[in-house]
Amino acid sequence: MDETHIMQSLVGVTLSRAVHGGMALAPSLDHQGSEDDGRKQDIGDILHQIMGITDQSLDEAQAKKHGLNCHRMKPALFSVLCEIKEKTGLSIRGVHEDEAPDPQLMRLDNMLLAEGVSGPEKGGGSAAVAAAAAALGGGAENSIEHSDYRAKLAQIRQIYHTELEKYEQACNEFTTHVMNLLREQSRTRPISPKEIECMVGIIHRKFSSIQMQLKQSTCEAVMILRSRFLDARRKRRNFSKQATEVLNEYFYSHLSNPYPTEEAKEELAKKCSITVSQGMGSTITVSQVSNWFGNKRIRYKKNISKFQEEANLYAAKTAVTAAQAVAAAVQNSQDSSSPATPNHGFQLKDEEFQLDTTESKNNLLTSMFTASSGSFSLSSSGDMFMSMPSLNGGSYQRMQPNNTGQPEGENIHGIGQAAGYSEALRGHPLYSPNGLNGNGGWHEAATPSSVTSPAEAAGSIHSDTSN
DNA sequence: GGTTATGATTGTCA
DNA sequence: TGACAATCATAACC
Repeated sequence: MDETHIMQSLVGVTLSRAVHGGMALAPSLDHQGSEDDGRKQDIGDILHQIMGITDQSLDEAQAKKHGLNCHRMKPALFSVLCEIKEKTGLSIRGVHEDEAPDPQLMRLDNMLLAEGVSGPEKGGGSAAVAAAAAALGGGAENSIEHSDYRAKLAQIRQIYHTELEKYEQACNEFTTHVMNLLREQSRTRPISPKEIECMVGIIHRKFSSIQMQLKQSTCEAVMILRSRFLDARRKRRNFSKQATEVLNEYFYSHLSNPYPTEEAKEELAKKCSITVSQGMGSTITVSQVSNWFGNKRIRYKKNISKFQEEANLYAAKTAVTAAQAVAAAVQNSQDSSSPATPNHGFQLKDEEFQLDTTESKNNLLTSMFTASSGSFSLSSSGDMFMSMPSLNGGSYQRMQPNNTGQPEGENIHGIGQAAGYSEALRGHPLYSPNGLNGNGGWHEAATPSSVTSPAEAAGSIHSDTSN
Protein backbone atom coordinates (compact mmCIF):
# COMPACT_ATOMS: atom_id res chain seq x y z
CA MET A 1 0.00 0.00 0.00
CA ASP A 2 2.77 2.36 0.91
CA GLU A 3 4.67 1.53 -2.20
CA THR A 4 1.75 2.66 -4.33
CA HIS A 5 1.37 5.76 -2.29
CA ILE A 6 5.04 6.52 -2.64
CA MET A 7 4.95 5.98 -6.34
CA GLN A 8 1.99 8.26 -6.73
CA SER A 9 3.54 10.98 -4.68
CA LEU A 10 6.72 10.49 -6.61
CA VAL A 11 4.97 11.09 -9.87
CA GLY A 12 3.04 14.06 -8.60
CA VAL A 13 5.45 15.98 -6.45
CA THR A 14 8.78 14.62 -5.52
CA LEU A 15 9.94 13.60 -8.88
CA SER A 16 9.11 16.92 -10.40
CA ARG A 17 11.03 18.55 -7.56
CA ALA A 18 13.86 16.20 -8.14
CA VAL A 19 13.82 16.90 -11.81
CA HIS A 20 13.75 20.62 -11.39
CA GLY A 21 16.06 20.61 -8.45
CA GLY A 22 18.79 19.08 -10.54
CA MET A 23 19.22 15.92 -8.59
CA ALA A 24 21.26 13.13 -10.01
CA LEU A 25 19.41 12.98 -13.23
CA ALA A 26 20.55 12.96 -16.79
CA PRO A 27 21.70 16.34 -18.06
CA SER A 28 19.09 16.27 -20.78
CA LEU A 29 16.46 16.90 -18.16
CA ASP A 30 17.63 20.42 -17.78
CA HIS A 31 16.13 21.37 -21.12
CA GLN A 32 13.08 23.48 -21.06
CA GLY A 33 9.47 23.85 -22.10
CA SER A 34 7.55 21.13 -23.84
CA GLU A 35 10.57 18.93 -23.63
CA ASP A 36 10.19 18.94 -19.84
CA ASP A 37 6.63 17.78 -20.12
CA GLY A 38 7.69 15.03 -22.43
CA ARG A 39 10.29 13.82 -19.91
CA LYS A 40 7.78 13.88 -17.10
CA GLN A 41 5.54 11.78 -19.21
CA ASP A 42 8.46 9.47 -19.82
CA ILE A 43 9.12 9.07 -16.10
CA GLY A 44 5.47 8.58 -15.47
CA ASP A 45 5.49 5.76 -18.00
CA ILE A 46 8.45 4.17 -16.33
CA LEU A 47 6.79 4.24 -12.95
CA HIS A 48 3.64 2.90 -14.47
CA GLN A 49 5.62 0.02 -15.86
CA ILE A 50 7.15 -0.65 -12.47
CA MET A 51 3.75 -0.69 -10.86
CA GLY A 52 2.43 -2.97 -13.53
CA ILE A 53 5.09 -5.60 -13.01
CA THR A 54 3.10 -7.33 -10.32
CA ASP A 55 0.25 -7.97 -12.74
CA GLN A 56 2.45 -9.60 -15.32
CA SER A 57 3.73 -13.09 -15.72
CA LEU A 58 7.09 -13.94 -14.31
CA ASP A 59 8.85 -13.97 -17.66
CA GLU A 60 7.28 -10.73 -18.75
CA ALA A 61 8.10 -9.11 -15.47
CA GLN A 62 11.65 -10.40 -15.59
CA ALA A 63 12.15 -8.96 -19.03
CA LYS A 64 10.60 -5.68 -18.03
CA LYS A 65 12.62 -5.59 -14.87
CA HIS A 66 15.79 -5.98 -16.81
CA GLY A 67 14.76 -3.17 -19.11
CA LEU A 68 14.01 -0.91 -16.21
CA ASN A 69 17.25 -1.74 -14.47
CA CYS A 70 19.08 -0.64 -17.52
CA HIS A 71 17.06 2.50 -17.89
CA ARG A 72 18.98 5.66 -17.60
CA MET A 73 16.52 7.07 -15.10
CA LYS A 74 16.86 4.17 -12.71
CA PRO A 75 19.61 5.52 -10.41
CA ALA A 76 17.78 8.78 -9.99
CA LEU A 77 14.50 7.11 -9.25
CA PHE A 78 16.09 4.71 -6.83
CA SER A 79 17.77 7.43 -4.83
CA VAL A 80 14.52 9.33 -4.64
CA LEU A 81 12.73 6.25 -3.40
CA CYS A 82 15.38 5.78 -0.75
CA GLU A 83 15.02 9.34 0.36
CA ILE A 84 11.28 9.15 0.61
CA LYS A 85 11.37 5.91 2.45
CA GLU A 86 13.80 7.30 4.95
CA LYS A 87 11.63 10.32 5.50
CA THR A 88 8.37 8.51 5.86
CA GLY A 89 9.91 6.21 8.46
CA LEU A 90 8.05 3.21 7.24
CA SER A 91 10.83 0.91 7.89
CA ILE A 92 11.94 -0.81 11.01
CA ARG A 93 9.03 -0.91 13.26
CA GLY A 94 9.16 -3.19 16.17
CA VAL A 95 12.60 -4.47 15.47
CA HIS A 96 13.46 -4.20 19.10
CA GLU A 97 10.05 -5.14 20.37
CA ASP A 98 9.63 -8.13 22.61
CA GLU A 99 13.25 -8.32 23.42
CA ALA A 100 12.42 -9.48 26.96
CA PRO A 101 12.10 -13.26 27.24
CA ASP A 102 8.58 -14.57 27.34
CA PRO A 103 7.81 -15.74 30.90
CA GLN A 104 5.58 -18.49 29.59
CA LEU A 105 8.39 -19.73 27.40
CA MET A 106 10.75 -19.57 30.32
CA ARG A 107 8.40 -21.64 32.43
CA LEU A 108 8.10 -24.24 29.71
CA ASP A 109 11.85 -24.33 29.25
CA ASN A 110 12.42 -24.76 32.95
CA MET A 111 9.90 -27.50 33.18
CA LEU A 112 11.31 -29.38 30.23
CA LEU A 113 14.73 -29.04 31.74
CA ALA A 114 13.53 -30.29 35.11
CA GLU A 115 11.75 -33.22 33.54
CA GLY A 116 14.85 -34.12 31.60
CA VAL A 117 13.25 -33.58 28.23
CA SER A 118 15.50 -30.74 27.23
CA GLY A 119 19.01 -30.28 28.45
CA PRO A 120 21.79 -32.84 28.45
CA GLU A 121 20.94 -36.35 27.37
CA LYS A 122 22.90 -37.94 30.15
CA GLY A 123 20.54 -39.30 32.78
CA GLY A 124 17.66 -37.75 30.96
CA GLY A 125 14.81 -37.56 33.38
CA SER A 126 16.28 -39.91 35.91
CA ALA A 127 16.55 -37.11 38.41
CA ALA A 128 12.92 -36.32 37.90
CA VAL A 129 12.03 -39.96 38.22
CA ALA A 130 14.06 -40.30 41.37
CA ALA A 131 12.45 -37.20 42.82
CA ALA A 132 9.02 -38.48 41.97
CA ALA A 133 9.84 -41.84 43.46
CA ALA A 134 11.09 -40.21 46.61
CA ALA A 135 7.96 -38.14 46.83
CA LEU A 136 5.92 -41.28 46.60
CA GLY A 137 7.96 -43.01 49.19
CA GLY A 138 8.59 -45.82 46.80
CA GLY A 139 11.75 -47.78 46.45
CA ALA A 140 13.03 -50.55 44.31
CA GLU A 141 9.53 -51.84 43.90
CA ASN A 142 8.86 -49.00 41.55
CA SER A 143 11.83 -49.77 39.39
CA ILE A 144 9.87 -51.49 36.70
CA GLU A 145 7.34 -48.74 36.45
CA HIS A 146 10.16 -46.26 36.47
CA SER A 147 12.05 -47.96 33.71
CA ASP A 148 8.86 -47.89 31.76
CA TYR A 149 8.49 -44.26 32.66
CA ARG A 150 12.02 -43.57 31.53
CA ALA A 151 11.41 -45.32 28.25
CA LYS A 152 8.34 -43.25 27.58
CA LEU A 153 10.11 -40.12 28.65
CA ALA A 154 12.96 -40.90 26.31
CA GLN A 155 10.40 -41.33 23.57
CA ILE A 156 8.92 -37.94 24.30
CA ARG A 157 12.38 -36.47 24.49
CA GLN A 158 13.29 -37.89 21.12
CA ILE A 159 10.12 -36.65 19.47
CA TYR A 160 10.63 -33.26 21.04
CA HIS A 161 14.18 -32.94 19.79
CA THR A 162 13.31 -34.20 16.34
CA GLU A 163 10.49 -31.72 16.03
CA LEU A 164 12.60 -28.94 17.43
CA GLU A 165 15.32 -29.68 14.96
CA LYS A 166 12.78 -29.70 12.15
CA TYR A 167 11.43 -26.34 13.22
CA GLU A 168 14.90 -24.86 13.50
CA GLN A 169 15.86 -26.17 10.11
CA ALA A 170 12.68 -24.86 8.57
CA CYS A 171 13.22 -21.54 10.28
CA ASN A 172 16.75 -21.25 8.95
CA GLU A 173 15.71 -22.25 5.48
CA PHE A 174 12.87 -19.82 5.44
CA THR A 175 15.04 -17.04 6.83
CA THR A 176 17.67 -17.63 4.18
CA HIS A 177 15.05 -17.69 1.52
CA VAL A 178 13.49 -14.44 2.68
CA MET A 179 16.87 -12.78 2.99
CA ASN A 180 17.80 -13.79 -0.52
CA LEU A 181 14.49 -12.51 -1.75
CA LEU A 182 14.96 -9.21 0.03
CA ARG A 183 18.47 -8.84 -1.30
CA GLU A 184 17.18 -9.50 -4.76
CA GLN A 185 14.40 -7.00 -4.27
CA SER A 186 16.78 -4.48 -2.86
CA ARG A 187 18.05 -4.00 -6.36
CA THR A 188 14.76 -2.53 -7.44
CA ARG A 189 13.41 -1.10 -4.21
CA PRO A 190 15.12 0.39 -1.20
CA ILE A 191 15.60 -2.22 1.50
CA SER A 192 17.98 -1.40 4.30
CA PRO A 193 19.91 -4.05 6.27
CA LYS A 194 17.87 -3.07 9.27
CA GLU A 195 14.74 -3.99 7.45
CA ILE A 196 16.18 -7.34 6.60
CA GLU A 197 17.10 -7.78 10.22
CA CYS A 198 13.60 -6.82 11.19
CA MET A 199 12.14 -9.33 8.82
CA VAL A 200 14.43 -12.03 10.19
CA GLY A 201 13.27 -11.14 13.67
CA ILE A 202 9.65 -11.47 12.66
CA ILE A 203 10.31 -14.86 11.14
CA HIS A 204 12.15 -16.03 14.24
CA ARG A 205 9.34 -14.87 16.47
CA LYS A 206 6.83 -16.73 14.35
CA PHE A 207 8.86 -19.88 14.54
CA SER A 208 9.49 -19.52 18.23
CA SER A 209 5.75 -19.27 18.81
CA ILE A 210 5.44 -22.56 16.96
CA GLN A 211 8.22 -23.95 19.11
CA MET A 212 6.38 -22.79 22.17
CA GLN A 213 3.41 -24.82 21.08
CA LEU A 214 5.68 -27.78 20.68
CA LYS A 215 7.10 -27.21 24.15
CA GLN A 216 3.64 -26.83 25.57
CA SER A 217 2.39 -30.06 24.09
CA THR A 218 5.58 -31.80 25.23
CA CYS A 219 4.97 -30.56 28.76
CA GLU A 220 1.42 -31.84 28.60
CA ALA A 221 2.66 -35.21 27.42
CA VAL A 222 5.12 -35.37 30.30
CA MET A 223 2.39 -34.45 32.75
CA ILE A 224 0.16 -37.19 31.44
CA LEU A 225 3.05 -39.61 31.63
CA ARG A 226 3.77 -38.63 35.18
CA SER A 227 0.20 -38.97 36.26
CA ARG A 228 -0.09 -42.32 34.58
CA PHE A 229 3.09 -43.84 35.88
CA LEU A 230 3.77 -42.08 39.10
CA ASP A 231 0.35 -41.50 40.50
CA ALA A 232 -0.17 -44.53 42.66
CA ARG A 233 -3.91 -44.30 42.47
CA ARG A 234 -3.83 -44.71 38.78
CA LYS A 235 -1.56 -47.67 38.83
CA ARG A 236 -3.59 -49.54 41.43
CA ARG A 237 -3.41 -53.24 40.92
CA ASN A 238 -5.03 -55.88 42.98
CA PHE A 239 -2.65 -57.98 45.00
CA SER A 240 -2.19 -61.50 43.92
CA LYS A 241 -4.36 -64.15 45.44
CA GLN A 242 -1.43 -65.60 47.35
CA ALA A 243 -0.51 -62.26 48.79
CA THR A 244 -4.05 -61.63 49.89
CA GLU A 245 -4.15 -65.03 51.48
CA VAL A 246 -0.98 -64.38 53.39
CA LEU A 247 -2.33 -61.09 54.65
CA ASN A 248 -5.70 -62.56 55.47
CA GLU A 249 -4.13 -65.44 57.33
CA TYR A 250 -2.22 -63.03 59.46
CA PHE A 251 -5.20 -60.83 59.97
CA TYR A 252 -7.52 -63.58 61.07
CA SER A 253 -4.90 -65.29 63.13
CA HIS A 254 -4.34 -62.02 64.96
CA LEU A 255 -7.92 -60.95 64.98
CA SER A 256 -7.77 -59.91 68.58
CA ASN A 257 -5.02 -57.47 67.79
CA PRO A 258 -4.50 -57.11 64.08
CA TYR A 259 -1.72 -54.58 64.33
CA PRO A 260 1.46 -55.99 62.91
CA THR A 261 4.67 -54.34 64.00
CA GLU A 262 7.09 -52.92 61.54
CA GLU A 263 9.05 -56.15 61.57
CA ALA A 264 5.91 -58.15 61.03
CA LYS A 265 4.94 -55.88 58.20
CA GLU A 266 8.32 -56.29 56.64
CA GLU A 267 8.09 -60.01 56.98
CA LEU A 268 4.61 -59.97 55.51
CA ALA A 269 5.75 -57.75 52.69
CA LYS A 270 8.55 -60.19 52.01
CA LYS A 271 6.18 -63.06 52.16
CA CYS A 272 3.83 -61.27 49.84
CA SER A 273 6.54 -60.47 47.40
CA ILE A 274 4.68 -62.51 44.95
CA THR A 275 4.02 -60.56 41.84
CA VAL A 276 0.76 -58.78 42.03
CA SER A 277 -1.87 -59.75 39.58
CA GLN A 278 -1.74 -58.54 36.03
CA GLY A 279 1.90 -59.23 35.88
CA MET A 280 3.16 -55.85 36.84
CA GLY A 281 5.94 -57.56 38.65
CA SER A 282 5.91 -55.31 41.66
CA THR A 283 6.23 -56.53 45.16
CA ILE A 284 4.15 -55.44 48.06
CA THR A 285 5.77 -52.87 50.26
CA VAL A 286 5.56 -52.30 53.98
CA SER A 287 3.36 -49.29 53.44
CA GLN A 288 1.09 -51.36 51.27
CA VAL A 289 0.87 -53.89 54.06
CA SER A 290 -0.06 -51.05 56.40
CA ASN A 291 -2.66 -49.84 53.96
CA TRP A 292 -4.03 -53.29 53.61
CA PHE A 293 -4.36 -53.78 57.35
CA GLY A 294 -5.85 -50.34 57.77
CA ASN A 295 -8.44 -51.05 55.15
CA LYS A 296 -9.05 -54.51 56.44
CA ARG A 297 -9.59 -53.44 60.03
CA ILE A 298 -12.05 -50.78 59.04
CA ARG A 299 -13.93 -52.92 56.60
CA TYR A 300 -14.02 -55.83 58.93
CA LYS A 301 -15.31 -53.68 61.72
CA LYS A 302 -17.91 -52.11 59.50
CA ASN A 303 -19.35 -55.37 58.37
CA ILE A 304 -18.29 -58.21 60.58
CA SER A 305 -21.02 -60.52 59.43
CA LYS A 306 -19.84 -60.20 55.92
CA PHE A 307 -16.36 -61.29 56.91
CA GLN A 308 -17.58 -64.09 59.16
CA GLU A 309 -17.38 -66.63 56.42
CA GLU A 310 -13.96 -65.49 55.40
CA ALA A 311 -12.81 -65.65 58.99
CA ASN A 312 -14.23 -69.14 59.23
CA LEU A 313 -12.40 -70.17 56.16
CA TYR A 314 -9.04 -68.91 57.28
CA ALA A 315 -9.60 -70.31 60.73
CA ALA A 316 -10.19 -73.76 59.34
CA LYS A 317 -7.35 -73.42 56.97
CA THR A 318 -4.91 -72.47 59.63
CA ALA A 319 -6.29 -75.08 61.94
CA VAL A 320 -5.69 -77.74 59.37
CA THR A 321 -2.20 -76.53 58.80
CA ALA A 322 -1.61 -76.55 62.49
CA ALA A 323 -3.08 -80.00 62.87
CA GLN A 324 -0.85 -81.30 60.16
CA ALA A 325 2.12 -79.72 61.76
CA VAL A 326 1.19 -81.15 65.11
CA ALA A 327 0.74 -84.54 63.60
CA ALA A 328 4.10 -84.28 61.97
CA ALA A 329 5.63 -83.18 65.22
CA VAL A 330 4.07 -86.02 67.08
CA GLN A 331 5.17 -88.40 64.43
CA ASN A 332 8.69 -87.14 64.73
CA SER A 333 8.48 -87.33 68.45
CA GLN A 334 7.27 -90.88 68.32
CA ASP A 335 9.80 -91.85 65.75
CA SER A 336 12.55 -90.67 67.96
CA SER A 337 11.25 -91.57 71.40
CA SER A 338 9.09 -94.67 71.07
CA PRO A 339 9.45 -96.32 67.73
CA ALA A 340 7.78 -99.35 69.19
CA THR A 341 4.50 -97.53 69.37
CA PRO A 342 3.49 -97.10 65.77
CA ASN A 343 -0.10 -96.12 66.23
CA HIS A 344 -1.24 -92.81 67.49
CA GLY A 345 -4.49 -91.06 67.14
CA PHE A 346 -2.87 -88.23 65.25
CA GLN A 347 -1.91 -90.33 62.35
CA LEU A 348 -5.39 -91.24 61.53
CA LYS A 349 -6.61 -87.73 61.97
CA ASP A 350 -3.84 -86.41 59.90
CA GLU A 351 -4.85 -88.63 57.08
CA GLU A 352 -8.39 -87.54 57.46
CA PHE A 353 -7.30 -83.99 56.97
CA GLN A 354 -5.56 -84.61 53.74
CA LEU A 355 -8.37 -82.98 51.91
CA ASP A 356 -8.08 -81.10 48.76
CA THR A 357 -9.89 -77.94 49.44
CA THR A 358 -10.04 -75.66 52.32
CA GLU A 359 -13.77 -75.69 52.13
CA SER A 360 -13.96 -79.43 52.50
CA LYS A 361 -11.58 -79.24 55.41
CA ASN A 362 -13.71 -76.64 56.94
CA ASN A 363 -16.85 -78.66 56.48
CA LEU A 364 -15.19 -81.66 57.94
CA LEU A 365 -14.04 -79.71 60.91
CA THR A 366 -17.43 -78.28 61.45
CA SER A 367 -19.18 -81.61 61.15
CA MET A 368 -16.65 -83.22 63.41
CA PHE A 369 -16.70 -80.76 66.20
CA THR A 370 -19.71 -78.59 66.14
CA ALA A 371 -22.04 -81.14 67.59
CA SER A 372 -19.64 -82.37 70.18
CA SER A 373 -17.62 -79.38 70.92
CA GLY A 374 -18.35 -79.87 74.55
CA SER A 375 -16.08 -82.80 74.59
CA PHE A 376 -13.14 -80.63 73.67
CA SER A 377 -11.52 -78.19 75.88
CA LEU A 378 -12.67 -75.03 74.21
CA SER A 379 -11.75 -73.08 77.22
CA SER A 380 -8.15 -73.79 76.72
CA SER A 381 -8.41 -73.05 73.08
CA GLY A 382 -9.89 -69.65 73.45
CA ASP A 383 -7.10 -67.98 71.61
CA MET A 384 -5.41 -70.99 70.32
CA PHE A 385 -5.82 -69.72 66.85
CA MET A 386 -3.85 -66.69 67.75
CA SER A 387 -0.83 -68.76 68.45
CA MET A 388 -1.07 -70.84 65.38
CA PRO A 389 1.79 -70.61 63.03
CA SER A 390 0.36 -68.79 60.17
CA LEU A 391 2.84 -67.47 57.80
CA ASN A 392 6.38 -67.57 58.76
CA GLY A 393 6.62 -71.28 58.85
CA GLY A 394 7.70 -70.66 62.35
CA SER A 395 7.26 -72.37 65.58
CA TYR A 396 4.47 -74.63 66.55
CA GLN A 397 5.59 -74.78 70.09
CA ARG A 398 2.31 -73.90 71.57
CA MET A 399 0.78 -76.53 69.44
CA GLN A 400 2.85 -79.36 70.71
CA PRO A 401 0.46 -82.05 71.82
CA ASN A 402 0.74 -83.41 75.23
CA ASN A 403 2.38 -86.62 74.57
CA THR A 404 0.89 -88.19 77.59
CA GLY A 405 -1.27 -90.84 76.11
CA GLN A 406 -4.57 -89.17 76.62
CA PRO A 407 -7.64 -90.42 74.82
CA GLU A 408 -7.65 -89.74 71.18
CA GLY A 409 -10.29 -87.06 71.26
CA GLU A 410 -8.32 -84.94 73.61
CA ASN A 411 -5.06 -85.80 72.07
CA ILE A 412 -5.96 -83.95 68.97
CA HIS A 413 -5.60 -80.83 70.85
CA GLY A 414 -4.95 -78.65 67.90
CA ILE A 415 -7.84 -79.97 65.97
CA GLY A 416 -10.10 -79.57 68.89
CA GLN A 417 -8.95 -76.04 69.16
CA ALA A 418 -9.54 -75.53 65.51
CA ALA A 419 -13.06 -76.64 66.06
CA GLY A 420 -13.09 -74.38 69.02
CA TYR A 421 -12.19 -71.59 66.70
CA SER A 422 -15.08 -72.48 64.53
CA GLU A 423 -17.23 -72.32 67.55
CA ALA A 424 -15.54 -69.19 68.68
CA LEU A 425 -16.39 -67.49 65.47
CA ARG A 426 -19.91 -67.66 66.60
CA GLY A 427 -19.53 -67.09 70.23
CA HIS A 428 -16.05 -66.41 71.42
CA PRO A 429 -15.33 -62.83 72.27
CA LEU A 430 -12.24 -62.84 70.18
CA TYR A 431 -14.09 -63.58 67.02
CA SER A 432 -17.27 -61.79 67.62
CA PRO A 433 -18.14 -58.14 67.43
CA ASN A 434 -17.64 -58.18 71.18
CA GLY A 435 -13.99 -58.59 70.48
CA LEU A 436 -13.91 -54.98 69.57
CA ASN A 437 -14.02 -52.43 72.26
CA GLY A 438 -16.83 -50.05 72.88
CA ASN A 439 -15.49 -47.65 70.31
CA GLY A 440 -15.28 -50.37 67.77
CA GLY A 441 -11.54 -50.42 68.15
CA TRP A 442 -9.13 -53.20 68.85
CA HIS A 443 -6.76 -51.42 71.09
CA GLU A 444 -8.47 -52.26 74.30
CA ALA A 445 -9.20 -55.79 73.25
CA ALA A 446 -5.61 -56.76 73.42
CA THR A 447 -3.39 -54.64 75.49
CA PRO A 448 0.23 -54.47 74.46
CA SER A 449 1.35 -55.76 77.82
CA SER A 450 -0.50 -58.97 77.38
CA VAL A 451 -0.09 -59.63 73.75
CA THR A 452 3.36 -61.05 73.82
CA SER A 453 3.13 -64.73 73.94
CA PRO A 454 5.87 -66.32 75.96
CA ALA A 455 5.61 -69.31 73.74
CA GLU A 456 6.07 -67.26 70.62
CA ALA A 457 8.82 -68.73 68.62
CA ALA A 458 11.96 -66.81 68.13
CA GLY A 459 11.95 -65.14 64.78
CA SER A 460 8.26 -65.37 64.51
CA ILE A 461 6.65 -62.42 62.92
CA HIS A 462 3.74 -62.60 65.31
CA SER A 463 4.19 -59.33 66.92
CA ASP A 464 0.94 -59.28 68.73
CA THR A 465 -0.03 -62.77 69.64
CA SER A 466 -3.12 -62.51 71.62
CA ASN A 467 -3.70 -62.87 75.28
C1' DG B 1 -22.92 -50.25 31.97
C1' DG B 2 -23.86 -50.80 36.75
C1' DT B 3 -22.28 -52.68 41.04
C1' DT B 4 -19.05 -54.34 44.17
C1' DA B 5 -14.34 -55.03 45.78
C1' DT B 6 -10.16 -53.10 46.84
C1' DG B 7 -5.75 -50.44 47.01
C1' DA B 8 -4.45 -45.77 47.86
C1' DT B 9 -4.90 -41.03 49.55
C1' DT B 10 -6.25 -37.41 52.61
C1' DG B 11 -7.57 -35.13 56.79
C1' DT B 12 -8.14 -35.59 61.64
C1' DC B 13 -7.03 -37.04 66.12
C1' DA B 14 -4.58 -38.80 70.14
C1' DT C 1 3.57 -41.04 64.00
C1' DG C 2 0.13 -44.43 63.51
C1' DA C 3 -4.75 -45.39 63.37
C1' DC C 4 -9.09 -44.26 61.77
C1' DA C 5 -12.72 -42.67 58.72
C1' DA C 6 -14.08 -40.91 54.52
C1' DT C 7 -13.22 -40.79 49.99
C1' DC C 8 -11.26 -41.55 45.44
C1' DA C 9 -10.03 -44.30 41.53
C1' DT C 10 -9.60 -48.40 39.44
C1' DA C 11 -10.19 -53.49 38.89
C1' DA C 12 -13.22 -57.19 38.68
C1' DC C 13 -17.47 -59.12 38.16
C1' DC C 14 -22.20 -59.61 36.51
